Amino acid sequence: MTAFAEIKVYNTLSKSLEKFIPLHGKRVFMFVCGPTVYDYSHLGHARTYVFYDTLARFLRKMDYSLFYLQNITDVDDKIVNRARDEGRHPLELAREFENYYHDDMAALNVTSVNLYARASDYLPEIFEQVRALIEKGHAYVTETGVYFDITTFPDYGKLSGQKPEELRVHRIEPDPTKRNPGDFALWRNRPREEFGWESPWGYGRPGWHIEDTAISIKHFGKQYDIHGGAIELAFPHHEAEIAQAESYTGVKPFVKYWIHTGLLTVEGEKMSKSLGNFVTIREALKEYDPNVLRIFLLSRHYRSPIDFRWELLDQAKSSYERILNGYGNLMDMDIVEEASEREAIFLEEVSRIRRRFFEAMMDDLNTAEALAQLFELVRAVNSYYEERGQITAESRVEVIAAFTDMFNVLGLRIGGGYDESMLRNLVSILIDVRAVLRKRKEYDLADEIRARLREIGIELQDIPEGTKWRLKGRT
RNA sequence: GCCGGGUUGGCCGAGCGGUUCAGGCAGCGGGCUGCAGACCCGUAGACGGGGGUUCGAGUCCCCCACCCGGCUCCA
Repeated sequence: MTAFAEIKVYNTLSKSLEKFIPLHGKRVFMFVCGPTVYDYSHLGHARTYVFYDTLARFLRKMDYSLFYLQNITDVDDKIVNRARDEGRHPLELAREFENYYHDDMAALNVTSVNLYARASDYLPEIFEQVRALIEKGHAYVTETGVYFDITTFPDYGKLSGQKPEELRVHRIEPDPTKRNPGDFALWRNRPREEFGWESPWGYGRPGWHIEDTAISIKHFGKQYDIHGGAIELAFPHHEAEIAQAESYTGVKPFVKYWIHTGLLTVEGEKMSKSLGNFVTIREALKEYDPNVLRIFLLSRHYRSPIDFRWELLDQAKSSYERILNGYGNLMDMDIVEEASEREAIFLEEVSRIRRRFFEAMMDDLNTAEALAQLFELVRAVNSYYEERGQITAESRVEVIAAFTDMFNVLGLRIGGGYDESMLRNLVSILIDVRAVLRKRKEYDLADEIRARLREIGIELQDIPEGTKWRLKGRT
C-alpha cells in the first residue's frame, strides 16, 4: 500500500497508542514468543499466533519488509517431566510436538514466520549472555544456579507497572540462595540424571527468559522493533527479557513496541493445559473450516479477552458463508462491454470500503472493524448483483482485488486452491441432470441430489434463472 | 494486598464528546421459489450501578459492584 499511511499501535511499555515508526525505515524486525512444545496447541495459542500472523501480513501489505522471528521453547521442565514419564528423550518429544504445532499453524494459514528458532540451538549464546551478566555484576552464582539481581536494574517493572517490593505472593517457594525473592534464574543446576548441559556454573538447564534474549539478540542485535506475546507473559517473562537485554547490551530500549494479545477464556477462565479446559486446534479444525476459526478469532480486538463457546464458531461459520456467497455472486456476474452508471457508483463504493478496511487496520489493528468492512463489501456486491447482475471485466478485476486484499491481510483462504474448472464441470453436469428431473417433476430425486451435494459442502440454489451453486465449507 | 484488563441489544462485537449508536449471528414482515435455501428490501432491540463535567457522554472525571489475568510454569 502506501507511504502516507500512518499506523498506530498500542505499546504496553508506554500504555498508550503510538505512531508506528520502525527503527530502520521500512525494515521491521518482530519477535514473538512461541510455544513450549510438550503437548498439542490449543485455541488460546491459535488466538495469539493468528493475530501476529495478521499483523505480519498487514505490515507487509503496507510495504514494510518484515522479518518475523519466533522461538520454540524445546528446553523446559514440562518437556523434561513428560519425557521422563514416557521414557523418551526430551528433545525427541519436543520435536514431535513442534511438528504438530507447525501442522496446526499451516492449517490455520499462519505462514508469515520467517524463522523458527529452537532454544536448544542457542546454548553458546545463552552461555555468553549469562557470563557477561555475571561479569557486569548483574548476576550472581549460587549452589543452585545463576540468578539475575533485579536490584541492579532500576527499570525492572517498567513494562508491567509492577514494583518488585510489592510482589509478595509467590506461587513457588523462592529459592533460598537468592539475594532477593524476585531474582530470576538465568541458569538452573539440575541433577545429572536429568537432561541438561555442562556449563561454566554447573550441570543444568537455562532459565526460560534467557532463551529468548539469546535468540533475539543473535538475530536482531541490541535493538529491534516489535516484541509480541500474550498478556500473561508481560510479567515476569518480558520484564526479565528487558532486564537481561538492556543490562547485557547497555542499549535502551531493547524493544521499541511491546504488543500483547488478550487471552482466550472458557466460561470466563483462561484456556490452559493446567486447567484442563482447552480445545486443541486440531479438534476445532475437525468441525470447522480454518477460515471460520480465523474469522472467529479476529472478530474481537486483539487486546480484549475472547470467551470461547462452540456456539460462537457456529455464528462465525454463518458469517463466513455470507462472505463466500458474496464473493460467488461477484464471480457469477455476466461480463458486459459497456459500464453503466450504476457500475460506476458501485466501483466508488468498493473503493471507499477498501480504504476503510485499511484505515481500520491502521488504527491499532482493528480487525473487528476490518471484518465489518469486508461485510460491507459483500453487501455492496450483493445489492449490485441483485440490481444489475452484470459488470465489465475491468471492474470485476477491481472488485476481486478488493476482496483478495482483505482476504490476504486477514489470512483467509478463499478462491483458488483447488482445481476449480473440474469442480465446476462436475457440478454443472449434476445441475443439468436436476434440470431435467425438475422439468419432469421428479422432485424426490432432484431434492436428493441437492441434499447429498449439500452434505459434501456444495449447496445448490434454485432461482428463476436456473440453478446456481456455492461451496459452503465443511459441515 | 499490589499491578493490568473487562462489563454495549437474544448471542458475538465496533465505538474513544456531536449526522438516526458499525458489522455479524439469530428474529420479524415482504419479494423471489414446486419446496427449501440463498439473495434483496424493510423492521425491532443495548451502553453494569450512582454521582459529576459539558449546550451535548457508551465515549471524559470520581465512587461502587461484578468478572478475568499477572505476581516468577503458561500464547
